[in-house]
Amino acid sequence: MDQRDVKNPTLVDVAKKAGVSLSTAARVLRNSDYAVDARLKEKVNVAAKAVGYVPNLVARRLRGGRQGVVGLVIGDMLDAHYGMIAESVTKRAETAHSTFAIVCNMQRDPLLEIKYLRKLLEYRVDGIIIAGGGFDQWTHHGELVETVDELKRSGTVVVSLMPRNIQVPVFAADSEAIGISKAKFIVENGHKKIGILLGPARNDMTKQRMQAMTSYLSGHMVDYAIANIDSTPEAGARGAAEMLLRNPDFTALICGSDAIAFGAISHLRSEGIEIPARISVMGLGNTRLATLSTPRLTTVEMNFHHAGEAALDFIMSDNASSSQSSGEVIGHSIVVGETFASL
Amino acid sequence: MDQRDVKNPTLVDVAKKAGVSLSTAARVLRNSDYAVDARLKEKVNVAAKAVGYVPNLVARRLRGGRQGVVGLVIGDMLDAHYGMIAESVTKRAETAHSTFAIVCNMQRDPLLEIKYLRKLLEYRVDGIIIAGGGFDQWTHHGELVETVDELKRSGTVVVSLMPRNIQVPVFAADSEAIGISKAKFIVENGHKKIGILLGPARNDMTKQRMQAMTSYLSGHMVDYAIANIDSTPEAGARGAAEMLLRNPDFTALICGSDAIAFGAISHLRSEGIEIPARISVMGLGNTRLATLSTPRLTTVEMNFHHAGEAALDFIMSDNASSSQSSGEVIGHSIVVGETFASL
DNA sequence: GCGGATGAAGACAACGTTGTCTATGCTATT
DNA sequence: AATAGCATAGACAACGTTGTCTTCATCCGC
Repeated sequence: MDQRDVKNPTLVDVAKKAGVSLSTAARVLRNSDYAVDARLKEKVNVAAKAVGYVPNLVARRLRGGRQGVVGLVIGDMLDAHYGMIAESVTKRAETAHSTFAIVCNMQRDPLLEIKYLRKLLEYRVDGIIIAGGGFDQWTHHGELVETVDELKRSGTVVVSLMPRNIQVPVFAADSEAIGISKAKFIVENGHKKIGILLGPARNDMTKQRMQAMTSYLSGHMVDYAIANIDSTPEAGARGAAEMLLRNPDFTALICGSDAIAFGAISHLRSEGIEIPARISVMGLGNTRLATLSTPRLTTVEMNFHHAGEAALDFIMSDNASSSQSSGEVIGHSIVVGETFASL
Repeated sequence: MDQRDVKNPTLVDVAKKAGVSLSTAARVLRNSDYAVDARLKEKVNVAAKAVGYVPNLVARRLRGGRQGVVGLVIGDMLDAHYGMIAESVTKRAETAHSTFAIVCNMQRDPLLEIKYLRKLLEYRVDGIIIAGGGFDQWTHHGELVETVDELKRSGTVVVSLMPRNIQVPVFAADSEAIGISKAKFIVENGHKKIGILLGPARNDMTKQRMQAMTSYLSGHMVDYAIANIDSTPEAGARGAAEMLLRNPDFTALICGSDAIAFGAISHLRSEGIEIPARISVMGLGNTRLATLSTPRLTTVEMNFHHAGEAALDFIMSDNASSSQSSGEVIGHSIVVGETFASL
């Protein structure tokens, strides 16, 4: 009877087939630097192929040590912003670290976020990238902090892609700096009366951007009206409509996300308003929506790809758990599209 | 000294703290239906909380049996089509099966798809949902078949969300039926001369839809011109431009995906062509792009959500590995938007 | 030719859990 | 009152791997 008949061949089966000990087979197939006689090595390799041996990562992981599984918690898989993050992290995991990323979609629900974190703890992942900011309700922030502490205590490396008032390294752009960059851009282009459509005010990043932006604008005699809305195209369209009523002669609309800007542009165009001739529009994030918009959206590149990669690289670095790193400030830059005009 | 100091407390620590045997602690914390004295139960629960016990899913998984981890291989995370699938599967995994889904992004690369499948095999996941169709190059189909066979042999339940000439249950819409539905819709609305922009011809589903559609159209005296392009908005825009040159008087543009349709609409509108007054446009998939398009796209709902859920439910069903099921044909329906007019 | 040094292969415990088997104490039955 | 029967708790092997320890043989120098 052929050994091939074994359902899920293990090292023991390989060793038996090759006529060597378990240890020897293990050493060969693990590519350990341990010295093994070339003849035996060959025999083991042949036997492994013959029985169809596939290493069991679960057993390896139980045995101990880093085994290359990280968790990624994202806010909303269908939001281009988080999609980019998920893409960059999973890609980097595969190409640079031959690692798996378990993607958890928290569906904009803070409670689900905590549930996923606990599950990832049970799963003993090597590290976790939290990219669930933007939907904080602050109703469960205490629980979140507690869960993160528990994770850190157990030796899991936790990082965040947004500043969220949790004690972990953060890989994110500087919200204040972005606020100022946008405000400067507005002033430099001569706009004096603008509308601002931001995401929910409960979000820390939004608040920081808003404060930096408005204080700069005030200092440069720019009139502005602000509305806080959901960060979706639909809300953006409604927001633009209301802004037109409330503040009819603004010349630029500054949006807190590309999604909002996209919706706003759709609405403005359907009202026959020319962009950017009559109203300039600016987004944030340089997501896929910026490219999909016609005309192409003027927006701010936030380097989500770089942030995701940097976060993963940090987790995978050998000294991550002992490191006192506070993360990295990710740079941003204005992407000039076709939706912004000088006055 | 408090037991709390233990880094990663195990059942042994809990048992020690509670003054019971390992087995008893295990039985309590696993919620086994095994009878345990209420007093001991209480003691164990208290001890578990005191030491901060968290079950180790890796050990559980090694021990054997289904443990709730499935793999999902998707074609392109940033494509709305696959995004919907990823969303529905991860959501269903969490809500209905308290399961993890490892999302693998094959980045439109057939070789990477195989690499991921092998890695999922090493990981001994309970099941795998392959949603990587659409990018088949056929250059590596043999390897794919071999890998899938290996997976099945090892006891992994494999299903596909697209028909791909691999011997696994398929949960997908009937491509021929969709082709006919679309063709019928065109005929019923009185169009006589149309343009067709489909995805890459190497794709089986595309081919089936195309054949069914064209044969129906021919049978109803409808003139058509076909182009096969990439399934992206950018390609859709270029495709529409070429179609205008090649076939200037068509009255409807039938697209093989919402992405193509979105790009086509953008281009047509920027050329000053009124939609649907001058040209009607139809997409496929009813993805987020259909909603984002202005005017709202007329398209075909393919129930990706239902397909993903059905596939996952199948994997999680107890008899999945022994079942001879061939999957499920997912229904489709035309979604009437604002981009299609009757002549 | 013998002792020590070197190199390669085998034995074995451990990772944390679970199911089975065994041991024990208790109740119920004749 | 003795034993069968039952309920409950503990002991233990197993899952597949890896690192360490041990064993064994070979080779070299004296």
